[in-house]
Amino acid sequence: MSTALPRTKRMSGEKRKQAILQAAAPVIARAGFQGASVRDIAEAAGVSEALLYKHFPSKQALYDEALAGARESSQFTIARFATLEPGTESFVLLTYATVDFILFGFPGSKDPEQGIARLVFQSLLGDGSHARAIFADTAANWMDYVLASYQAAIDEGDIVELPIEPPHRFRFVQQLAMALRLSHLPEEPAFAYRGSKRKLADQAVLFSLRGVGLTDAAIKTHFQPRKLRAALARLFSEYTS
Amino acid sequence: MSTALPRTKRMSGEKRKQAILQAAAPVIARAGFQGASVRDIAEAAGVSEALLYKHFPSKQALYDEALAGARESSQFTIARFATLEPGTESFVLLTYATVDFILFGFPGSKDPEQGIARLVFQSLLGDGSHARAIFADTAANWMDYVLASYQAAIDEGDIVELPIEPPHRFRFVQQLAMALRLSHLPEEPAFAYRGSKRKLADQAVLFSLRGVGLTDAAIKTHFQPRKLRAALARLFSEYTS
DNA sequence: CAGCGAGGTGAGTAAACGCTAACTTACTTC
DNA sequence: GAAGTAAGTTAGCGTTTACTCACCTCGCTG
Repeated sequence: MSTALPRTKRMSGEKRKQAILQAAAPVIARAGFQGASVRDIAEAAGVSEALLYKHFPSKQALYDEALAGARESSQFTIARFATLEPGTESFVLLTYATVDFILFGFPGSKDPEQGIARLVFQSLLGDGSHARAIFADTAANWMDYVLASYQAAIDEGDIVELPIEPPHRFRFVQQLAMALRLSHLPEEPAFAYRGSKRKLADQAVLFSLRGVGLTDAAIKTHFQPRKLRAALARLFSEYTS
Repeated sequence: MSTALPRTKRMSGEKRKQAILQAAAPVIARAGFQGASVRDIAEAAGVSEALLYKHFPSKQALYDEALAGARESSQFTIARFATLEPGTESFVLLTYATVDFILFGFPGSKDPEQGIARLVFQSLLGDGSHARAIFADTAANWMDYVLASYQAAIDEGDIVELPIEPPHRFRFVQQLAMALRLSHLPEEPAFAYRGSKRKLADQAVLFSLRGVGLTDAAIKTHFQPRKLRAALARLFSEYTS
């Protein structure tokens, strides 16, 4: 079940703090802030409750730091896309990656059971501050690449004119993927459907590409799931070991 | 803030039970199962904890019943659409209504602060059983109408061929709307954007219509938000008093 | 009008909660 | 090797939690 760490030897302050945070995140992700007791977290981290309070003034502070830490873990991924030259092809790939990463996890993420997603949704049921921060982060990181390749796709004549603000287009893609992720959080998905989750994701990408304004001709040429997956695998080959 | 009912006079068993359930729902919706204490719920219902336990064997049972009750509240709405004759026009209206109702609440729903949405999302962070039940309910109610009008739209030549299973198409619309709703649960939305929420919803409908496969010509003819809102208002005029 | 059952409550229970004081242990420093 | 300190624990604080029990109070009906 949960990784209840055995009591380990002495550790320097900062190292211990990080170890606690890393152990706390999945516990909180699973049970929520209210559901995860300090005892649970301490046990998962393999330390006493008292030590935990040496590092964090309160449970709330621990929670905040754990979420802030989780936030940083999906930042570096996007840099990989900088190597692509903007165009319809890269735009489709970016769209595919958006859905893929949200639904199946970011490449190289050591997030064991994709607790970050749970934390985001829990935040949205609360004051939403952490979710807002994460959204802002990813927007800041992705938007440049996406808008660039989107503009390139327009220049190639592959985008239909629609009265949708460009940023909204990609937000809708992201939001759809998030909802699908949320619907798959329980062991049994929230809605029953035929076929694999992979196939569902592919169809969601297709839905998104058309929703975003791609012409049917461009979709026909560029939307080839197998090739797109291969391209992604190539881009992130170092993580797939 | 919360409606803390005053202790009322004697009441018959079943009536009291319903009153408790009705008072419990928003409290649980706001704070979650773990966050809402039995004391809180009892106070909100204007009764003692002991009486509460006369009606429900445990907190969990109360929770389950409260959610099961909330489930029934959005059933009748759809019957209104039976009066429309299938076609591209009614298909667009149904799509618009899906997004509108999820984002702004069902017409005639007395759900004060749209607690049902919160309950659904909370369920998804748990075992998802309640969310699954609600999804199954709405699917059973809506799918017939939607598929009928969708087929009519195909017959009118307004739908582009896409390798997306028809049920998925409408699920994606629903899922997108749900994600937007979730992102708007906190006071401040999870992502910042220009313009009103209404405008965002309209653009989401447009995105959805294209994603679902509607031809650009059909979109141009049928997607007129003002007219669609008027049509909805007409259909549900009895609730808008 | 006695009695009785259903509606309703105050005062608890044991366990779990967040948190802390007081202590021990291990490592560094000169 | 004594002193100093950071790392770590034990035991328990006061409170809240879900839940229970003994009791009260009506409105009814034989």
